[in-house]
Amino acid sequence: MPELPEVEATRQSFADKIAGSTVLCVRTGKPLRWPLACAPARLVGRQVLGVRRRGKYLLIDLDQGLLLVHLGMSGSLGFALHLPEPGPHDHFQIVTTRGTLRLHDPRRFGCVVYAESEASETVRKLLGKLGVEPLTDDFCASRFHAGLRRRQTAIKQVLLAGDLVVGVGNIYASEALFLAGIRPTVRAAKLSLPRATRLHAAIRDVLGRALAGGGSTLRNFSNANGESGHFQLEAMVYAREGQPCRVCAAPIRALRQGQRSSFYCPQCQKA
DNA sequence: AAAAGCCCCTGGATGC
DNA sequence: TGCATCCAGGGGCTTT
Repeated sequence: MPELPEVEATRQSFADKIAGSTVLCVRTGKPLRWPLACAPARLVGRQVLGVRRRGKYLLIDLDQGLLLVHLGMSGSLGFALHLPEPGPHDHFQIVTTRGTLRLHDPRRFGCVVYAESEASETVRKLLGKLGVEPLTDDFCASRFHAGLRRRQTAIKQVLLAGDLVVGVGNIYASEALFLAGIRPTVRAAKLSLPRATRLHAAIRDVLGRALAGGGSTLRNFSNANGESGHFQLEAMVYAREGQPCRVCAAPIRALRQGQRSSFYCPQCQKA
């Protein structure tokens, strides 16, 4: 599940396999976060050109239109030549000439939305305010710092908001802030250029390593082939309240920010 | 424009 | 064992 590394690992696990296929039939389950926005039958016969990612959205390009897929909190995709009978939490699937793609999402915070084109209102609404991709060269430290200086709220919240930089979810936000030695409550605007630069590097480091590990999250995750990440990335602070810091042994602390939990080491992240 | 809250939904863990 | 409560990796929308 889904921060950027998991979404990207999911994309990589089925993009090449589904590309070039033709949609044979579509099945929908319970309603997801947003309606599909077209009659499922209209997708039949369309060709799948490829799969891209923007932030935590997957974009499945069709020869006419595209599907925006978001995994929400509990979603995962499966892709195989044959999948077992759909279960009660399988809420969308397309059978193609190369295999079946299925969204499994118990909490149904995820979505599959059809858009006529990338210029459509739907795409603009969902992707229009997304920030820069952290693993590309567009993510540069000085521009990151400049963006932070305009924000008066806590740095952790700015990372999660996704309008400055995308893909950093609740786990990796805490982890990146730890690596950078920055307390999650610090006002974004107060970060110096050197500290913002450290954070910039920490974000790339933690996301990059997680992706290299196959979307190794700290909990359960499996890509569209049902393979789990390597779990090579162990959390330094996330969900470790009261446990000793792996660097200095001070007890890790937890707090709530914007209805989400944050974790930090009071010793390694003094400010 | 930016920030803060609210809410969507189900399942698993915990506590009584 | 049964039931209530709390918590969960996201993010769009509304209100301030």
